[in-house]
Amino acid sequence: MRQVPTVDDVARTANVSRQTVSNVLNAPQVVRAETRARVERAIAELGYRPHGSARRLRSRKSFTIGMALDPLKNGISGNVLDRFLHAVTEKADERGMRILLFTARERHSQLDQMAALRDGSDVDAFVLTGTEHGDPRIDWLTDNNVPFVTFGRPWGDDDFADRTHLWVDVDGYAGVHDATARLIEQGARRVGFLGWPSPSGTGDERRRGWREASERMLQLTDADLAALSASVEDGVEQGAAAASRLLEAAQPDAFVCASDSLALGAAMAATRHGRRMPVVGYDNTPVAAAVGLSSVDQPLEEVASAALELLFGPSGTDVVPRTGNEEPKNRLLAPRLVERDPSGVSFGEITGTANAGNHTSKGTS
Amino acid sequence: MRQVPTVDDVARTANVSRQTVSNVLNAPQVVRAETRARVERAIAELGYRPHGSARRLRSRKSFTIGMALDPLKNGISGNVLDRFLHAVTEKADERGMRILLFTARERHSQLDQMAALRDGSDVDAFVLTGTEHGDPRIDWLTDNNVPFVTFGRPWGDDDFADRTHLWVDVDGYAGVHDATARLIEQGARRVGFLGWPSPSGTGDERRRGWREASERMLQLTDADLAALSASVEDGVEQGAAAASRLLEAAQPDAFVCASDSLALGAAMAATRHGRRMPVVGYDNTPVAAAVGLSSVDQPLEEVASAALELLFGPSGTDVVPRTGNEEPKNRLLAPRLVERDPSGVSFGEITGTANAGNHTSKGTS
DNA sequence: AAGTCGTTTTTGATCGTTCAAATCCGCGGT
DNA sequence: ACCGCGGATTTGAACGATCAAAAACGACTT
Repeated sequence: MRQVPTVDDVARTANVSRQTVSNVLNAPQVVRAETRARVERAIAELGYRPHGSARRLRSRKSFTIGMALDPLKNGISGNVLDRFLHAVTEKADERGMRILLFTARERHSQLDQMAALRDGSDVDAFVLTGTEHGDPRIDWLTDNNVPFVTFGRPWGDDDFADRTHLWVDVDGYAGVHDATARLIEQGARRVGFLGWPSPSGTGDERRRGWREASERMLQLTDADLAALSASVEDGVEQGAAAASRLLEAAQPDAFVCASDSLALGAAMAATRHGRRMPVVGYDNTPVAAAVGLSSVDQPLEEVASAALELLFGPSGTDVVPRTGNEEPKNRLLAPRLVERDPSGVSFGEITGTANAGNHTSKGTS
Repeated sequence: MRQVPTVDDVARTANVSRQTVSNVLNAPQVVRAETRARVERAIAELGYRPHGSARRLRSRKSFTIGMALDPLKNGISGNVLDRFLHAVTEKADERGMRILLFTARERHSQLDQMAALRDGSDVDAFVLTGTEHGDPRIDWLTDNNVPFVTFGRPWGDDDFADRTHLWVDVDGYAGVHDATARLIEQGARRVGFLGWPSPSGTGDERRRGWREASERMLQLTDADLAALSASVEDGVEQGAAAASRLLEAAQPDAFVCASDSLALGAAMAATRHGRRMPVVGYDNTPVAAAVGLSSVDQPLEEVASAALELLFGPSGTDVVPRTGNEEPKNRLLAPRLVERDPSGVSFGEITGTANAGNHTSKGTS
C-alpha cells in the first residue's frame, strides 16, 4: 500500500525545503515563479494533498463552519432550515470551506459540543439557526469570544444597534406587508390574517406587516382589524379551524398567513364555505408549490451569502475581527412573493376530525 | 485571555505523566482506579478538552463521517435525503461522532474533495446517497480502500452477493406490493401505476411490486397490466397528465405511484374526471401529509442506524474491517404504509397549462 | 536474596504542518 | 571592498496529542 506523500516528499522531489512547499500552498506570492512551477509539478506528480489535521493543529484554522442541526421539526417547517443548510454548504464550498454538523438532545450538551469543537480547532465559527431570545448558546459564544452568526434576529430591544452579535434575517414585516398590499391592489378589501400566538418575534413581525398594510390602504377600524386576525399554533387543521371562524365572523375576502400550513388550512376552509379567495402562505414550501398556493419566499441563498460575508468578509476564509466599529453587523433581506394560480386544486369538504397530517400537536395553550 | 489547557497541564496538576492522562481518556481500564480518579478531577478542574486535530494527526481517527450534500433536487424529493441526513446526524451523535458536509458542483471535484478529506484524516468513512449504477465515486472509494456505505443499492447483477460494497436500502418492491395488496383488499380491481421511465433501479423495483401484486391477486391479462401502467418524469403535472390518459383508456379504480408528486397529480386527475378513488404515493412527504394522501414511508431512522452498524459495528466508532466474510454487508428494510383519509381535500378543475409548482422539467425524453 | 511475572506508569519519538527567525544571494551605493 | 537591503529560501522549534517501548513497582517463587 502506497504511503500518502507529505510536504517532505514534495520538497525532496522538487529540490526545495519543506517551508517552500508550504509557501507555494499558503503564500504563493513570496515564492519565485520558477520555483513555484517546479514545486507545483512535484505536487501534481506525487498527488500530494495537505494533511488537514496537521495543518489545523499548527495554524489553528480549520476552514470549517459548525452548524447545530436541531431535531427535525414536523414536516413543513423543517424545510426552510434544510434549504438554508444546503445554501450555506454551497456558499461555503465556494470559499473552500466545509460544514460540520452536530446535534445534541439537550441544550447543555450542545454547549459542551461547541466548546469541544472550538477548543479542538474543529471549526472556525458557528452558524446558528432557531435561536430564541436570551438563548444560552449566544451568551456563551459571546462570552468566550467565539465567532458566530445567526439566521434570525436576536429580538432584543434594538437589534440593529447590537454590535456584538452578527445576524442575518429576512424581513417578515416587509414580506407580509407587500403580500397584503398586492392582494389589496387586486381588489381585496378585507384581508384576514392567520398567525401564531404572541409573543413570537417572527410571528408578531409578520402580523404587523399585515396590520400596517391594511391600516394604510384600507379604511378599517381597530375592531375590524382585531376581528380579521387569528392566533393559533401552526398546522393545517388549526389554520382551517381559525379561518373558518374568521369567515363566519368577519367576512374576509382574502387571507395572508404566517406559514404555508396555515395557508393550506385557510384555503380548505374557504372552499368549505363555498368561497374562492386568494390565500398567501409563507416560506414557499413544496406543499405550497404542489397545491398552487402563493407564498412568500425567503431568499435563502442570499441569507447564506450574507451570513458568510459577515463572518469572513466578502471573499476570504479568515474571520473578520469584530472590532465593534464600522463594518456592518447584520443584514435584513427582503423576501419575494411567489404568485401562483390555484386553479389546479380546490379544497372540498373537510370532515370533523380529519387529520390532514401526522402532526403531533402538543397542547393548545 | 486564558490559555486552553493541554494534557501536560492536566498531567502536572494530577501528578502523573502525559500518557497516563491520555490513557484515562482512551483506555481507562489500564489505569489504576485511584489514579484515574485523580486525573479525572484534574480534568474537571482545569476544564480540559482534548484537541481534536492533534488527536487526529497522531491517531488517524476523526470520529467524523463525511456526507456529500448534493445540490437540492427540486422541492419534493429532497425531503427524503434531508430526513436521512438528520437521522444520520442523530445516530452518529449517539456514538459520539459527527457529520462533515461537503458539496461539489462537478463530480470530478467531488472526488478531489473526498480524497482530501480522507488523506487529511478529516473523516473515518463516507455515507453516500443518490448513487447511480457505475458511479465513479464508488469505484474510487473501493479502489482506494476507503470505508463507505451507501443508502441505495448498487443495482448490479446480484447486490446481495456484493461483498465489497456496504449498502442499506428500503424495499421499494415490498412497499409498493403491500400498498397495492391493501388497495385490492379494500375492493380495488384495477389498480393503476404511475412510475418513472426505465431503466431506473428504484423505479423499476416499485413497478415490479405493483405488477406482481396485481398479477397474483387479480386476474389481469398482460395487456391489461400494460394499459394500467404509465412511465413519466417526476412531477405533479406529469402525474396528472398520465393519470388522465389511464383514466380514459384503462378504467383504473385506484392508483399506486412511485412518488408523492405523481400521486398528487393522480388524485387531481381523478377528481377532474369526476371520480373519487384511493391514491397511494411514496416517501410520505409533507405534501402527502398536508393534503391527506396515503403514502409509503421509508424508515429513515432505521436506515441510518443500519448504515452506521454496517460501518462501525453495533456500537463502536471503529470501522469494522471488511474481511469479506461473515458479517452482513447490506440491509434491506421494509417500508410502512401510512394510510390517510383524503376527505379533507378534493381536487378540482385543472386548467390546461396550470403550473402546479416551480419544477424545472428538463426535457421529456 | 535474586529472579519472574503482571500490572501500572513513564519516557522518547513521531504524526505533517506552519511559525518565527535565520540564512543566503544578487545588486547597487558609498 | 565593504555594507546594507530586499527578496527568496532554509532551519529549528512548536502545535497537542498518541504510539511503542522501556522502566518502575509489588507480589510471589525459587
